[in-house]
Amino acid sequence: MKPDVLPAARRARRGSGAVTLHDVAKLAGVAPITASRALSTPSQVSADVLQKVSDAVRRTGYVRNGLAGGLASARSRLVAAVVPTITGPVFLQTIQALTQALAEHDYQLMLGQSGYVNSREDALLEAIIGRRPDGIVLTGIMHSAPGRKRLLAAGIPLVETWDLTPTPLDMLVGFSHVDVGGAVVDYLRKKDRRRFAMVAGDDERSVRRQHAFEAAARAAGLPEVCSVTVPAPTTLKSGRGALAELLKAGKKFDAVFCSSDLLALGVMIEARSRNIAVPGQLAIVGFGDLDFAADLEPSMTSVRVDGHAIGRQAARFIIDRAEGRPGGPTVVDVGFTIVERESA
Amino acid sequence: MKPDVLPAARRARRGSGAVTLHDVAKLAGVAPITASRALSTPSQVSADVLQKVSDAVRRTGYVRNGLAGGLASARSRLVAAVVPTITGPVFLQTIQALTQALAEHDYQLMLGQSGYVNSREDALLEAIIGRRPDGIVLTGIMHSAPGRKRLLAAGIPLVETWDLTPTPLDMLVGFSHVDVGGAVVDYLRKKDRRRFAMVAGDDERSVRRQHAFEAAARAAGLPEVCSVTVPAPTTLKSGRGALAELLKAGKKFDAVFCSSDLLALGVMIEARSRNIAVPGQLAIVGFGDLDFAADLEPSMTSVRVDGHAIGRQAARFIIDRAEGRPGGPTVVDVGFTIVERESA
DNA sequence: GTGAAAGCGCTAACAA
DNA sequence: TTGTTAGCGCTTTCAC
Repeated sequence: MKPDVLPAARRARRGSGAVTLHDVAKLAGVAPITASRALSTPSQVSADVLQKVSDAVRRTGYVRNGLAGGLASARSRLVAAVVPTITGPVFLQTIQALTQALAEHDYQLMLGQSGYVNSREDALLEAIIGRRPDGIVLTGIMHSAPGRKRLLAAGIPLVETWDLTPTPLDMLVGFSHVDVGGAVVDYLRKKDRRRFAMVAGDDERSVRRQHAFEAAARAAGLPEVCSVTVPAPTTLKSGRGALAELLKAGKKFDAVFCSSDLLALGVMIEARSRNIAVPGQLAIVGFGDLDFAADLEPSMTSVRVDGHAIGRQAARFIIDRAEGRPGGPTVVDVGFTIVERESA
Repeated sequence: MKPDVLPAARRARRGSGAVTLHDVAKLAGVAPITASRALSTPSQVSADVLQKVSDAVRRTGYVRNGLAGGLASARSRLVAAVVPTITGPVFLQTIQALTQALAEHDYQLMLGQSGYVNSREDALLEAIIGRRPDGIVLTGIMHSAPGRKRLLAAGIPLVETWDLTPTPLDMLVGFSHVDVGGAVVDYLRKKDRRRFAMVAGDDERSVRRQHAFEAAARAAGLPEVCSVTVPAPTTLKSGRGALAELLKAGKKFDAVFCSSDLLALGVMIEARSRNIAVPGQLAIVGFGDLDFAADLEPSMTSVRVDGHAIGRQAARFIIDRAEGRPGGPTVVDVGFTIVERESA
């Protein structure tokens, strides 16, 4: 009469105590895999089984463990998004559209902040890759060689956004910042402006717009653009400061292109406080077309980029890839438009 | 001479093909569990082993699979945050501080958008709970009975934020919107204003501030507050519209309290376009103290809430709980301050 | 300090 | 349509 000590009984239970699919299956009187199918591919299961499993789920309050499911299927249904910082209105629409589009397909978003400096980039990438997301969305382009290598090695579908490059790592949805610079020059020339200034944040894409703007002005035979660079993220305050600085330096100009609407608003306010008429003496063009731009006085001319469209397209790219749908194009240029209003 | 078909060879490999901890361990010449310890609790391992494992990691480019780790340890190192929508500047600082504070402790943030209507709430909660996060941060209070029940049942550490309630589900970090209403009334009275208007978004917390503002004015024996409600999320445009509406209705008032800085800016702009002097004829108080408030002309008086502090405290709450640290207080009131500027 | 064994909760693969 | 089996890659428990 030996004590009946089974291995299973000797060992403390490790589990979280939560209801598992096994519990549901047992209650429904089916095999676990059948319960699994009832939940994830109901079409593969008889109406009877579906009913029993649904009941069991309801009665137990079962919620599927996504970690376990992701591990078993090698599909986490997680998508990572990397932004420089979530504060700063530029990428918000993209994040919001992305989150929403993903949620509609039962994917969730993980948020990572890289900061405008690239110090923590490596740690961030490691953290992200470690989650085995089904896709990564970068706001911007991955430039650093180690970063590129790491992402490539991970083999995770990747979407770079808000920019174009001839050498995308994988998928790409954005627009040309160089074209923006050129288009704004054209626009201002049509408005009979000739002496340009630019106030730009020091982040990469702003700088690119700035250089393109300067180059296009030069190419058009206009006077050299007076530029002021301010630190990213840009603020209304730095816009005010930038205009003050330009004026103090004795620069002459009849139009300013700002790398963000916040900067442009700052310039506008500073101009008013100095009794510089907008657009009479000074035309102002912003970038981003934040929703306040239309309702300022004067209303603000701005470059509009459809951030929602970028987010939706990025989601589509990743979901298509994850669902194994054959790839159409992997680069989308969403373009931009200059929204003409009173300020220019 | 039977063909040497081992079970392992009969079956296609399921794995992702990525380097696993087993590969690292083999290369380092130790058992998998030892490699695991070298990575997660290096202090429990000899210097020699540590070295060998580190080398192996470097050579293979190994990245730990967080899904597997989370499943085995029942700790996902994921934290979910729920916001009504990420567009809308109010919660950004909180999200940003939260993300950052979590990242410093090797936790990642999952973002969920509930929308300002509560329709998808249940689906969202299910999706979140399914990830088995180590904590959930709600911007706002969970009111719906099914939601409360579900969260409670999940047993996941929960932080409600940006509000106070006598009946928190778990932890709480916020401030009193009722007190805000009262404080603004006091402030305006000290500025010798007597006839108040309010422009408020129709989200719950704004409404609460509004009612408190109205009640405090009444309690002080002042004339009835004229209120306009606008749909959330609030915009500059609806601020302009609200002032126009108040004036059109022939209301008389010498001060407006707005439930967001964007609304307040709209009111300010509309006032200027009608040649109403601010603060001369009309004092304006905003809410949120967004970073543009200080640099407007006139600069804007606003109620400041330390969104970063809320995010940091929420992170601390959750990490402490996850690391099993004994609980200090579970409710923190971060308060608010009225930042006096020119507009009031 | 190190290791063997046994799962965590789920789903892919195969078989019926 | 349903079930059996064998993992996914890691960490827990227990033993040395």
